[in-house]
Amino acid sequence: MQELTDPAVEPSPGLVSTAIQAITQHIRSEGLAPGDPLPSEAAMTRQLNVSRTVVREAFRSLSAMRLIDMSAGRRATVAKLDTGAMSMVIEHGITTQQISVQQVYDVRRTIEMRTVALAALRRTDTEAVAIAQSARLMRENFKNPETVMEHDIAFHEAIATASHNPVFSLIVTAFSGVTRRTWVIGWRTRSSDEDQLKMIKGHEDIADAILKGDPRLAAQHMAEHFDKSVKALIDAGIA
Amino acid sequence: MQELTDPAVEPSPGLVSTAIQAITQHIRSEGLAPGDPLPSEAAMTRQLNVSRTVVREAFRSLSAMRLIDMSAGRRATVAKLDTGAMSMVIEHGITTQQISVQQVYDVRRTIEMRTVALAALRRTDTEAVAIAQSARLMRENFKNPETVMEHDIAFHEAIATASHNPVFSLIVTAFSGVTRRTWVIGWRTRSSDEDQLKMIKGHEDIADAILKGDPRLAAQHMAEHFDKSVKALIDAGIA
DNA sequence: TCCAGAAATCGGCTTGACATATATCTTTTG
DNA sequence: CAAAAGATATATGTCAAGCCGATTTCTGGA
Repeated sequence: MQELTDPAVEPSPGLVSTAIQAITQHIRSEGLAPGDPLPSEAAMTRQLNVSRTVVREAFRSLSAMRLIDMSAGRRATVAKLDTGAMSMVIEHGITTQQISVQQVYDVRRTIEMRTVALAALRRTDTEAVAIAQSARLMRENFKNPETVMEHDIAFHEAIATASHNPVFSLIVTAFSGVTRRTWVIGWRTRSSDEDQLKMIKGHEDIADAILKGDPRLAAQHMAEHFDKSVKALIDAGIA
Repeated sequence: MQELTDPAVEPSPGLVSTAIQAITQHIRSEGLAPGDPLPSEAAMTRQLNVSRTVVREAFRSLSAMRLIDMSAGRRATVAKLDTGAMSMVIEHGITTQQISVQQVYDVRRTIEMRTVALAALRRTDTEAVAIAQSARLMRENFKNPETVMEHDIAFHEAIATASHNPVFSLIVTAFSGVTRRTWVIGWRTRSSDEDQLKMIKGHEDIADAILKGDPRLAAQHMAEHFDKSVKALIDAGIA
């Protein structure tokens, strides 16, 4: 008999999973930081005593989750925190109808009422300007929905950044994909220019509150903004 | 020349990425639901006109993110919503020191103040019982930290479930891994039995508020619980 | 000393083959 | 005729060897 690997007590989780664990374990035990290089595929192949195919699938999987960066000729490196995987999970939940757009909005509202309050307390001047600028660009381009949307998304992500908690940024950004798919629908329900400008005004109010450093006011405006957005989606018949 | 796929205007994001997109696109366009089978690797190989290796790496990647389920002999199937990928992202952020435990706790606090309020409003009787039971099991096993911890985690996940918003469940569960790594530290700072029982009492208060259907009270108890937990971690010197 | 070119390394992708798990069809049998 | 048993096709899991192009490293010469 030749069971060098394990006693095969249980149905083995597969060589690839093992390899993935070995790699993440390596990052942990070596205390690697973003940018640090990982062992080459060949090295891993020797260490784990499996084929390069298996090692490659493991690296690929981690790359797909954006935990590592890969590129031809170079060794893989530890990646900076990225939304990649989270967005895909959320998107998957939406497209397979396991979660609804409204449920996402409820989570966003919960989180962004916090990020906006933190932003009001912690924002640097530069960040405050960036937030205000996104709001301004929304107004300036309000005849071009696509552009307004992108600045809207940037606005919310800028607030998350100003909260100085990357976990919030991660989650907010992960939801951006969903926003891109539903935003226009909400915009269309605000039929008149007046309604649309009112919505943009809401963003400016938020930006002002952050600039003033008033967390309560900021959170209040954010809450109103979300309530109106959700109402717009419901009016549009988004289940 | 034979550029059937694309004009290759830009440096190509790699065949695997393309394959991943093709698969997710397939799920979307066919409106597949969890459990539905995907095309076989061979079929995908033909459709995309690439080697099986490439297709396999794509499937593997999606499997690692738990967007699909794979097993030998069977075709891959669309997966139910799962925390897999999110947990790995969070863990990665922690181990590479891109996010701190405190930052995670701030996010948890934000989210769980909402889940607990929603749970108080929407919980079924069965869910209320499950939550109370977890709290009870914490008390009954309070001499065994490991067991207390597992029931503590189950407690918070049960509340998320009772919120009836799977996105909240997803996020809360994704944080469980981090909790498992730091929980004991917090527990140790509550040196006396009295302190430890007081912490358990906090959980029972939350469970009671949910049972009574009082969202305000539930949220208040949850806030206190988190404030104490964070304080315990800070006392223990967790940066 | 510095730099250009050769050589080694590394990931991207392909082909082919074999093992094993599962599903499907076919035949045999009660 | 129906159910069980066996054969066959299909599917994934893993390995092996190799070629290409990108990148790094080594090395020898100006």
